[in-house]
Amino acid sequence: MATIRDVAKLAGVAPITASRVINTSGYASEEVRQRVRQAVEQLGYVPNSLARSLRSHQTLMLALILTDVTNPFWTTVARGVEDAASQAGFNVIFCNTDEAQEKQDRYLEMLIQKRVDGILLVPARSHAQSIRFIRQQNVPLVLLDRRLLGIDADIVRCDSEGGAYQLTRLLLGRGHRRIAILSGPPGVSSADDRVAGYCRAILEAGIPQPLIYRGEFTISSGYQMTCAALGAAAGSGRAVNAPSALFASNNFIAIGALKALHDSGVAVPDALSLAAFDDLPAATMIEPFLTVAVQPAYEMGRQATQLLLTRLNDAASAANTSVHRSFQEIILPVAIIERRSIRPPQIPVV
Amino acid sequence: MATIRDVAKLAGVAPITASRVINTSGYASEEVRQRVRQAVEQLGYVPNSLARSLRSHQTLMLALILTDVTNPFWTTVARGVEDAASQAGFNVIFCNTDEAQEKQDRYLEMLIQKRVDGILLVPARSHAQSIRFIRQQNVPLVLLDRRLLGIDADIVRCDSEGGAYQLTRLLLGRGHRRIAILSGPPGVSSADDRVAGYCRAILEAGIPQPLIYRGEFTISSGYQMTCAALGAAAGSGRAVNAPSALFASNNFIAIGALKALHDSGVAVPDALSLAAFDDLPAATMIEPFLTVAVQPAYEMGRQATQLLLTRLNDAASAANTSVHRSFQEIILPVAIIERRSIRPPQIPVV
DNA sequence: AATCTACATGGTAACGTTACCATAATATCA
DNA sequence: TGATATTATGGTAACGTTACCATGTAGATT
Repeated sequence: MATIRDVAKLAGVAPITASRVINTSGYASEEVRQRVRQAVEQLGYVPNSLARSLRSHQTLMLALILTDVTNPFWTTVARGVEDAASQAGFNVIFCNTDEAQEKQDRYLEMLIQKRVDGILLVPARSHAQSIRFIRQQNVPLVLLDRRLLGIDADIVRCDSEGGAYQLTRLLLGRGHRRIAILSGPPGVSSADDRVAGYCRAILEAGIPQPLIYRGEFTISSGYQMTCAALGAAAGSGRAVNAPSALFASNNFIAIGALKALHDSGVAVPDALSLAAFDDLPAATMIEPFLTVAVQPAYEMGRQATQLLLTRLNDAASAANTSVHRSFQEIILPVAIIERRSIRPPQIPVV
Repeated sequence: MATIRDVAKLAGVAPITASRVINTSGYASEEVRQRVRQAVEQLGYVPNSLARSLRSHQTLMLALILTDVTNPFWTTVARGVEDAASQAGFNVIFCNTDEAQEKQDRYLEMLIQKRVDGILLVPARSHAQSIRFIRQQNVPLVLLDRRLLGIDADIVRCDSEGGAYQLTRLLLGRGHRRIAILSGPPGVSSADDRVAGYCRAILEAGIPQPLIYRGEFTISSGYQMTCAALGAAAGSGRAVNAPSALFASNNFIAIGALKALHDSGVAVPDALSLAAFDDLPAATMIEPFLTVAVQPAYEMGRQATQLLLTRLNDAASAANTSVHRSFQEIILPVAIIERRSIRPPQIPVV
């Protein structure tokens, strides 16, 4: 494989001059430019970014660590990240943790070995250790979607609490009193915030007993929680105890809920209302009908990346001065899209 | 950031000795081992893989270039790749071309700059230039899913022709005579092969006129082709010309077809039968009912990776001898899963 | 005529690691 | 007892690039 030395020799210049032409940095006469370019062409020279990065102390690579690439919400976030990054000349490495702490830590180790310039992290669990590791290695970090208890850091997230509050209010407004929330894992701030928003609305409405189910942000968990919600009522022997509305706290949980309701012969929205956080994948629904709270996923990715990039610049310019800058928290609004999955509750048939 | 020199100094050994401990290569006394490990711990040392790779001429990185990460078929392939790779100590970089030649070439350039050890490529179009580029750079390559005209290369793919033949036979066996295939882009071998298999079955059955629609492997294209197939019949003014069955040649086309049929009020399978290549994402269907030809996606990814890894070994061991090894073509079988989307055709109401 | 600036090119060293070779002590063997 | 492995450690150079500094020319400015 040809090196820049070969190129330089063939063009009859010094390596550093070839470098200047290739990177369009510094001066070079038009004549030299052409000779170098021709040599590059002729030898099929491709710069070695390992050597480049080793010398220049930057890799032009960012990492996005998220929990589930399968989920279109994250796919959209990723697109926002990629667009913003590539616009600034950065590449992005995507890593998938499946919500597993251990996978996350393996990836972090790998990424730091590769000396990525910055990390965007959707933390798998509230495990502060990983963040300390990144801090220790002096790699700029921006959190996405989830706060971490006791950790101050730059973060871009959505107003989960507010969105959940609004969505619950919507259900309450249609007359529902027995609303069950099917939520994500405790300790994940976005899950906790949605439960909090739900509870606020429920308590404000003077309903004494919230109905909270906690599981994972997955289809199967959504299925199980729905069965549990339906079954709890059956167990008590009185259908009047069944929730008249479900609040799925993410899109996958909503899909699981739909499956469970279908399997149980419960029609939406005729027999039961359903609302969800996050829109469903276009592929999922033959026809969208679910009333949802939508997060600006693309924008989340974009803004997080921009924040990270400014941090990189900060770090580069103020390499000597170790002024402790305050962290930034960007909270994006959530929009409610009303469709046709909510109706006033049926008068229960006892 | 600490270097191996710092570690060595703190442990009171030479850098090379520290290196040996860290990589568990070569000899080192237990006592030295401990001292080095402690120094690593104390300094928070993380090896610099840029320097490592620059020196050792291997990055332990593979690249998987595919056309649509959004499609669960490819997600599954990717998982197969990742599992096989990580088992051998390799990392995988995933790149998404969206079927765009230009994006593919940009990624290839980037990957070769990063000196990935090998490339798994789902070629976006039959553009031989890209492959020549990779060859010229001496990077081992395995194609996935799609042959390229006039290019000899290692490849792992499925028996698209045979699978399409079987699926078409299945439709024929139920009495269908007017079967339309909704296919992918011409020039993409898997698309062409499926059309070929379909044609073979159609012609064998003595049907003079195949009904072929060609588009993209996307939901919207599936939607459009379905409208065209239904509309062609409408245009001719005779419903008897409408196909009684559709053959969607991948999962996304099938989803588009389902949407279009739903929007047109055509019930599946009561009014029209539908069969598809690739299973639909679990998320898509509340309840799976589509009869499909399933490719062993995970296995494809796994085997392609293993083939690539053996090529790496070959290249490493026979660095001097330039014996031209013959290329390998691995063709995996396709399985038919019968569900409930096919019925004998209705007697057409004229 | 002296000074300055923009342009053009090159030399040397360094980034952090490991390949390769060398040395030496101890253990094993015939 | 000498020869041969095995174990343990280190020195030097090189991987391919660019940062940093130096040099020189030509034209512009005083």
